[in-house]
Amino acid sequence: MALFDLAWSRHTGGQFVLRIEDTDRHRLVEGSEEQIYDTLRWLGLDPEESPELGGVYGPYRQSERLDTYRPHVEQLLEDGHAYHCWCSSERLAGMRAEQQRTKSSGGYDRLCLGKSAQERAELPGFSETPVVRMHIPDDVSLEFEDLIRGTVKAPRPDDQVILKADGFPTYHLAVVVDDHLMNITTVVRGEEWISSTPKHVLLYQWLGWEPPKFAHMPLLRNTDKSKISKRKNPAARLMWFRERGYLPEALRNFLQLLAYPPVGEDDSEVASFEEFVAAFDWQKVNTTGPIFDVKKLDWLNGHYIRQLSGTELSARIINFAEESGALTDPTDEQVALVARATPLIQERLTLLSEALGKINFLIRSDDDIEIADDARAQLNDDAPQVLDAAMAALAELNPFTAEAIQPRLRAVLVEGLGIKPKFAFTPLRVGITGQRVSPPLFESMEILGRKSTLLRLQGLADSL
RNA sequence: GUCCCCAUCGUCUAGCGGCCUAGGACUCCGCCCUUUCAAGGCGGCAGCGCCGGUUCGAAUCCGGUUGGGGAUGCCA
Repeated sequence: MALFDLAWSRHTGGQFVLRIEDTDRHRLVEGSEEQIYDTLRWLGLDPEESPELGGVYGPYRQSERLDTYRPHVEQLLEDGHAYHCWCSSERLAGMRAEQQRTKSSGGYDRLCLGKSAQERAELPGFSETPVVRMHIPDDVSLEFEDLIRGTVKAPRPDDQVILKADGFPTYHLAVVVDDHLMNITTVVRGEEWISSTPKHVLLYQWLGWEPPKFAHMPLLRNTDKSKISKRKNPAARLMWFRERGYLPEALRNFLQLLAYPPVGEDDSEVASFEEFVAAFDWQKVNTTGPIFDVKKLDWLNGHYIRQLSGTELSARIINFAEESGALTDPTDEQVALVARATPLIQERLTLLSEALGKINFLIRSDDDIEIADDARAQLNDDAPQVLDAAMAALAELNPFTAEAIQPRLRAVLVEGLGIKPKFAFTPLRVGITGQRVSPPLFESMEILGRKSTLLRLQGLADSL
């Protein structure tokens, strides 16, 4: 949502405002506000105004704006557009259960409408502290214009509560008051709000304000097609992707693709945020709720990793390793090693989190190389012979570089011993890395150096 | 239940009446390249939910139906 908000505000030269809608004190979660800031910052979607940054329309936390809402509630009450309701939650629950049972259409039954506290107190299901409800007129307009969908119909609203018993406004009142006071021109929100929009339009009317434009985005869905939830899908917490080793630019591109057709060169699906902003048009936003396909994100992530410069990628690998705790306080040698090894693994990476595992054999000490079972199983009977010949050739090779190692080993093993390359190099790979698959062999040897290379080859030869 | 939204390959989509025997991307499967694995190149499998109508002509327009989603809270 924020992505499209920002794209639109950039496209039109507007401001991107972040407001925290924390009007439900029962659902307050420690740290969730921080998580929002962290996520936006990570994705590079920085707001112009927010609770952190402040701004001329502050405060930007609804819990700090209680005094702002009160006079408007008073006005609605005075104008007869709203009324007090003393119904207890027990009574309301019972009423709904009854409606459910008789399959009659829902909505508050207006028991309190037109009654004073004293009159209402005589009836059952009375609660001391009243709430304030909207008095929805019979001729309420059920249509509105949506930037994405055009003319949209919505269900007939209930007598919605706008001020709760604890003095907090509900979302419906708060969003209207704040959007007006903060000069919001465009409301971008999820499809789930379509059915509430008539209430909001009504409030604008009653308060004598010009309503903003609305854009209702499709809802992201779980693999089972239900509305995305943190319960069912860890990916609903965007920082999960950071923890998994995804690049923010890849996730941004992916998110964009979920709700918007390709905008890149030749309609490429890989497109920068700038390209997205330049092409932005509400009418092109998709109306169907997409399902997260992580496979495509993986591909995008690999693509973005390959586009990074070597130094940039190794910096990100180090950074990720530190954040994930895989590497604490890396030494200069470790950093240098990662930098040298990065080109070997760059095009083999899907996630940043895979990097250290792929070059682990370079980091470990020579006597700490364990030969994996499936790697050992690859070895042929001629492995000892191959290892001996390779060690002899490498012992006196100068310089000890990949460019020199490759032709030398080729000459000795492939041409000299007459062994096919595939089988000639396997024992070396197993000895050097302990693995069946690895980054390029000769470059690895170069990084490792002659001493370690020979030590490891000898180690494998001894174990045969 | 009621109301609202939506409907093209497994997934993300292009398509806005003839250019569509439906195009692209991801996945998957072959082949090429190759010291393994990747990356890259080439090729392949796979889709307009269904029924009516409008029209010379429908993936595209209309109606219905089915399916999915959302709302129906002193949640947002």
